[in-house]
Amino acid sequence: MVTKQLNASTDEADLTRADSLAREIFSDVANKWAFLIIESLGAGTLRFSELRDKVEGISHKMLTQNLRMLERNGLVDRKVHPTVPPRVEYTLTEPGQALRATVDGMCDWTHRFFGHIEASRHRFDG
Amino acid sequence: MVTKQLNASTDEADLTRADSLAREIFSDVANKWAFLIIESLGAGTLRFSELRDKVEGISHKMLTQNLRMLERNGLVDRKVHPTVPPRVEYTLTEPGQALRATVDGMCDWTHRFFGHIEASRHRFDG
DNA sequence: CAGTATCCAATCCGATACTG
DNA sequence: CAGTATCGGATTGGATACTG
Repeated sequence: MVTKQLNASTDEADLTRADSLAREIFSDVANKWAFLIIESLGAGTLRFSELRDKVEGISHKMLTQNLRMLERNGLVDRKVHPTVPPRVEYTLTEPGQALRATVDGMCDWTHRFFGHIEASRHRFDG
Repeated sequence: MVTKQLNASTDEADLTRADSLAREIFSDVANKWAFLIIESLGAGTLRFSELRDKVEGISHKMLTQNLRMLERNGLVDRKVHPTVPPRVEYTLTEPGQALRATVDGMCDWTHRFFGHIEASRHRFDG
């Protein structure tokens, strides 16, 4: 389980609660859109529309939905400028930046084993 | 995009193809069940039923589905022992092991920022 | 034991329309 | 511009039954 090393509490019930919460966080964040958004925000602050352009293929709806989720979990900071038309900027927080390292790692992994994976798919499919 | 550093080819069409393939791999693998399976296989080889017990909450169907996907992408090796009843063992390949480092990173991240995230959620929900 | 196939509910997600 | 709400089709995923 994700929290097997989280042993601050010795209370059984608390451990279970913490466990399910950790699992929830994990399930929230471990999805492709969240990862691609985090990757895009890595370079710095972006507006909603800039993000939509940068994360190719994402729909308006998925972008808002995932941004809310990331904001709720404290990975991105949402700053609204009270201008007209409104300007909303998204920035990675410290936890968000920390997770970016992981996401970067996965991108590197994709490049590194690209050929290997492609070959494996051919073998499997044929 | 995920493959922005993948520049072995100078051909535009190939780059596009590689890009979409990289995105496909990324989308395949960046999901919670795949991550939890990889994490579970980190300690070593496991049978199908052992995996189902270890990855709590996963259904029979999701486990087979994700194992096939991981096998296709060359992250896990599937070894069938022709006994009766059958014995099937799953092991991480080199690319699988490499990705495990990334997944481990995410687990560490969850523990490290657990309190931060919990607090952020409270702030957001209230 | 491991795996496939099927059914059906839950959810995901895109398109569209509407608001401040 | 950024966001919410809604609808309906597509996909996901669990439960169950069946096979070698």
